[in-house]
Amino acid sequence: MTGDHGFFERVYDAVRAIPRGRVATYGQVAAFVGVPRGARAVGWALRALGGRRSVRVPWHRVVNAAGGISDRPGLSPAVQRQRLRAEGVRFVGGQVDLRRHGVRA
DNA sequence: CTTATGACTTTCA
DNA sequence: CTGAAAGCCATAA
Repeated sequence: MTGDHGFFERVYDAVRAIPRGRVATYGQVAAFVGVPRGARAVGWALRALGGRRSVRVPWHRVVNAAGGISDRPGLSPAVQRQRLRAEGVRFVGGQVDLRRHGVRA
């Protein structure tokens, strides 16, 4: 129990704060943790998860600014798409309607 | 300290 | 709409 809240934990906490059936962009999560321009750093933190189920983080609720799923090594985007669809997220043109499911301030 | 990489974003042609 | 380039942040070597 560390108590040390680093950048990674902040990102995980922000992602955990995303309500079910809704999605947030990397930029939104970055801004939530205090780094509006740290979208790439957010992806870095999520990549560090590496399938760590011990840390329950709804990483599948995080999408890019276009509302689409970014390509990543080792995992197919179809997985995330199916997970989001299972939560009630509607896909249009292979992308998510951020105006409908995008997290709002 | 410098260089390189990456689940990003925005702008220009 | 598609493609290329630069910008920004965190980590590793």
